[in-house]
Amino acid sequence: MTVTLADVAARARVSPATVSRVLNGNYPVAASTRERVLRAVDELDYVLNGPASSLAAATSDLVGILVNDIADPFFGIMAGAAQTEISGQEGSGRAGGEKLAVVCNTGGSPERELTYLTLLQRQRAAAVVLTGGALEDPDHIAAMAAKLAKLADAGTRVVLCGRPPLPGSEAVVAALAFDNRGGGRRLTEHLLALGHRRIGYVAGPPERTTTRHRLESHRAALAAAGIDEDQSHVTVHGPYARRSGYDATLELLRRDPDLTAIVAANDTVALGACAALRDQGLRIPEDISVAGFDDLPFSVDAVPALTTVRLPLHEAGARAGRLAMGNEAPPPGGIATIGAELMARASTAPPRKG
Amino acid sequence: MTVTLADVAARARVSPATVSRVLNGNYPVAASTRERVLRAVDELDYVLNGPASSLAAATSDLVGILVNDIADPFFGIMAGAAQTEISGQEGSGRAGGEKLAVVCNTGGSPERELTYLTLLQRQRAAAVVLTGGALEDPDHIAAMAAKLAKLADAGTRVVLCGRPPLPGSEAVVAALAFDNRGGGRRLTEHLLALGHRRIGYVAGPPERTTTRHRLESHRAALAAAGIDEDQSHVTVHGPYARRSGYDATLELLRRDPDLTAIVAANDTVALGACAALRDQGLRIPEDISVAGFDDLPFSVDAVPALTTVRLPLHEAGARAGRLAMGNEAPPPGGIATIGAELMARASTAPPRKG
DNA sequence: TTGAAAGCGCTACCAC
DNA sequence: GTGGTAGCGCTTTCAA
Repeated sequence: MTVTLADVAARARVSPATVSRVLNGNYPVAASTRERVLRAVDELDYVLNGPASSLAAATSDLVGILVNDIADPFFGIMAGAAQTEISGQEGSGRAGGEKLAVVCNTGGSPERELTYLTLLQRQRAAAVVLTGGALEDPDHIAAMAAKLAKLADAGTRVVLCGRPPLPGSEAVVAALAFDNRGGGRRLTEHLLALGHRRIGYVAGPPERTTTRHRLESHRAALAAAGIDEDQSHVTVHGPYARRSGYDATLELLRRDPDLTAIVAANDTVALGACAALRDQGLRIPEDISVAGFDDLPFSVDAVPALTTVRLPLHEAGARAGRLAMGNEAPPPGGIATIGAELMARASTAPPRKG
Repeated sequence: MTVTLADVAARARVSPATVSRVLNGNYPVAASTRERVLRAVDELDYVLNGPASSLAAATSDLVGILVNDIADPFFGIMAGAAQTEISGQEGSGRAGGEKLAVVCNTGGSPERELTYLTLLQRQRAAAVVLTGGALEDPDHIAAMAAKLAKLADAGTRVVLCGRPPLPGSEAVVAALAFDNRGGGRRLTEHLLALGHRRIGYVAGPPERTTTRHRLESHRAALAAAGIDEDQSHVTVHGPYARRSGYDATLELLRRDPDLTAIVAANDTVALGACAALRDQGLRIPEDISVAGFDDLPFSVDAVPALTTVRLPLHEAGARAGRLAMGNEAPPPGGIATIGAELMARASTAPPRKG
């Protein structure tokens, strides 16, 4: 019933081998022959059998992009940029040698992360891009390193995007890591320069690299400024979700009503924080300042006074896509740190209290 | 080098056929045999060869979810819900008979939409979910109908989510369409009830079903209220993007500085509109009201006074996922309309002028 | 309940 | 520049 390559060969009066060569375009074929084959393909409305092709060639055109939360534009922007870079290869009209770039949503679950990798391994994926912060659980790190090594072994290119290099895995083509520490430090230094001293911190989920790096650099900046109090009192952890930012902010206010600024783990959380402050009758930035991370497109629409650290998500995603395709040379040592730029919009007004 | 099913069979001292049966679990196998096979699988760290499996079985476990813009949470929420529903099938630890749910970003391009469908057709995808508004270009509709028919022919289940039924394609398992017309009508009626008479409209891109349905129902509501003026003067089209909302709003204000309300094609656009108004020194809702569509989680954080139509994105996505898996009976006629609820937060203050 | 063996549709190697 | 053909690793009858 379904048209096969042999059918095309018969109609074009050539051998199956020749049809294959025409379709893959990586072999010298006489122009007239090519013409005839292509016509037969069109006439028969032939569609290549992917599994058969992958089986014979021992590779597939599937490229998987893993994200922690597909509903968060943070990932959407990176994934979209990567996907464009990967799919945009040959706009040859009729689907030719394109890669099939797809995104897989782990929901932040380590199990699903591994499951997706196994599924991609099954498909003999051409490449895998892992985006966003990683879990720091030792068991999971070991499992990931093993899995990635196996993937690389099977010829799959592995790229990390917005994620620090995985200890114990040299399997990775490249790791593009955001400068979360530098950004976090500059953000806090900025608030300190404005005179803030009592700063609440809404942290991300524990055991995530992004969470830890951002929080540690915040505290380091405080310490460097001579603020040596225990900060655990004004730190609340929670998922990277609006709701979490809302709840955490109420909790922080309960613990210390004299906070003059709140730093949020990311923009989504920051918006939740802003909503909570508004519901408490506090104005931003007159009564209290808020700072975030990521600088998503809508974040400043939401709160013009929001100071954030801008991560070049689009650029990072695009670069990851190119690395996954082998279209760009990996950075020295396979590791690159990507800048995090301070967008200083916070109040220059003095904080409420000393 | 790589472990094959035959290796597992040898180690377990059974035939390849038996290993296959154990792995697919859809055949009676003696418990002790199964045990032995499973042990061999673990010991050898065997991973099924997807392409080989798909070739032999003539089906794959790939499920594609197409979205127009992966950076827009509108799609992220739907896609995430669908993906969860599809992947969550068997949490059997070791990747067993799971489906591989992946999302493909068309970027709103009709060519890429078709390309992705071809790619999925190649892979003999088990199901395809198309989300969001469709393009109304006749050629593209015809091409899509033909493509979907072929997919369905090859055994791929096709589900539309948040997209009206495709004329000329009975190939589709089910179409879940949002009540964009009803929502649009109620939204405008609400503004009219508040006393608004001069209402600007920031429409989506032309030739999209969502754009047309929302705009038509808006105008119908105006007409029903006796407002018969030509609305084209206060309508500006543009992409579903923040920037577009910003620019369009400035243009609308230029055309009619006395507007008392602006309706935006969706929340993303609405936020751009709000930013433009703010930059013009207008307060919302005191000086001018803004309304939108979708009711994304952050939209109200951004602008508490924003009236929107809430579309049950999560619910729709989950249902689409179930339909794609064959885990839910299709609605009568294969078509279901999903409610669009008015979230009436708009100003009850009288509009600026008559 | 298990085994033997015939393909699934394509690629790639080796001739010509 | 083109054809012949041996597998790729698995599923699935058909027998036993």
